[in-house]
Amino acid sequence: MALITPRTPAGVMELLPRQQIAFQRMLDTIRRGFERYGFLPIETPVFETVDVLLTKSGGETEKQIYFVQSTGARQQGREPDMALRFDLTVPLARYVAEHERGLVFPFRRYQMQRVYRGERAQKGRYREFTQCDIDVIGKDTLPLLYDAEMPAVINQVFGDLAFGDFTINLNNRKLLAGLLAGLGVDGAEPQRLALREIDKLDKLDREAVARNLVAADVGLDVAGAERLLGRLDHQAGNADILADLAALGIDNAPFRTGLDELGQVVAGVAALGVPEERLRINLAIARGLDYYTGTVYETLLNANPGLGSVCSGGRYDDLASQYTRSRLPGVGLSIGATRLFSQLLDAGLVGAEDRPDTVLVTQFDDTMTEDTLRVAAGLRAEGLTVEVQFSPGKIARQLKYADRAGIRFAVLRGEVEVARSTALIKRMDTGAQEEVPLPGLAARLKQMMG
RNA sequence: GCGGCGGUAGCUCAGCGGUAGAGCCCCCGGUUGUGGUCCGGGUGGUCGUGGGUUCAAGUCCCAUCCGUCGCCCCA
Repeated sequence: MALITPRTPAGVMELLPRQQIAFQRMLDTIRRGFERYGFLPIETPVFETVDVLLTKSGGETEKQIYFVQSTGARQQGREPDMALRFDLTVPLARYVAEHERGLVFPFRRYQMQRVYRGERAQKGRYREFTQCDIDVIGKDTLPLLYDAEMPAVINQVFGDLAFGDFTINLNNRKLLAGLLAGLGVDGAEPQRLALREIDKLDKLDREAVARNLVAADVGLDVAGAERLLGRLDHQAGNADILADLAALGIDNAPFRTGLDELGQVVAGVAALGVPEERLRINLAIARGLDYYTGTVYETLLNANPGLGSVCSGGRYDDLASQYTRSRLPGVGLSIGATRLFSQLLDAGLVGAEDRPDTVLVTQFDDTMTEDTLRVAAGLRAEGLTVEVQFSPGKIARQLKYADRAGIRFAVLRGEVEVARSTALIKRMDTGAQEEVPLPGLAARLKQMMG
């Protein structure tokens, strides 16, 4: 019989069990962080109706959407009326609009689910991936202090994740628009083009970016481009940046409002106890954060800036204007868990996890079956996680199983131990063994597990 | 959607006209109740697919599919 080559479609992350444990541990940590700030869980379906899903997207996004269709509809040649979600924000908007009367505002929700993008898979670019989102949605208004709370959550979560030190980059789109306008880049489209070039500051040197800016025809000459980049690529402390901006003499409404907002957010973040060095005003970030209207965030791991932003977010004026006439401003952020994890895996910062709280009860031979089961049941009754390998006569094989399965404790009990009413505990990491009385077995194991 | 590079064992790859290889992984063994090291043995490939050139094709040519990286866009 011809075999079909077993392989996953491109652009998905599939893990071995011990890596999956590490991934789940990461998700658990994120979830705990979200919950500590009072965010409530919701889940939405993997697919939405096409009319809901396509409201926000232009033709560009539509190409990246997977459509879902029943066999019957397909056979009848009908157009698909459902599609897989490509982010969690559009489903959130639909959810809030649909359940508006049942929700308490400001509505604080977290959502950790998979999303789908029909684009060409690349390293770190998945077609199926898990996003971990939090958002706060206000009714009519949402105070600016919520914008300051987001970095505090990032600080909590990435502190708990312990992937090394990190920096939360902060900017404000109003301020940026006002600044660009004040320095000669006026209008939405020129600004969008300019931002695309500015975003490459981390890849290209400043002169190259300046050349590209001039070439992009956004209204800048060489001197103007360099002056602009000098402003954006500001390396000073937050207070100095704010002071410098205020002293620029630019006087348009977006600039004034944005600067004021940015100052308030910086002060709020500090008051929430986020260490000063973790928050950095970075006027050059904004790309990919197009639908945000005020505060924007991007988080980088200091030791691995090449990973790019591991957590992005921002403020938007009106979440669900396509679905309801209520005005629902919000602020949120998103952790791309799949990309983050796969990159940490590549960087060797995470890997196969042991199962330090699992015990393997070995079976010496087939005369010991009942005894083995009793010991295992006794340990489970004490709250321990217990596995049994039914392979009589092959202790070596059972220990090898434990070793490879990441199990750190084995219990051995043969004739000698039965006669003495004891059992052996073997630590798989050191190989050390100790004999303990059977009644104290569970207690001793718990003690060894710490 | 556009461009670069590449498809040989589960994985990483060598072989570049003359009978398919290595390392790792996996399985078994190295007698009595002990894993990770070591030693020995073993499983596993129509060399992506289809044509063509040749006495002879993983090896050269063409097409095609798939993968991968970059562009676009984005987590």
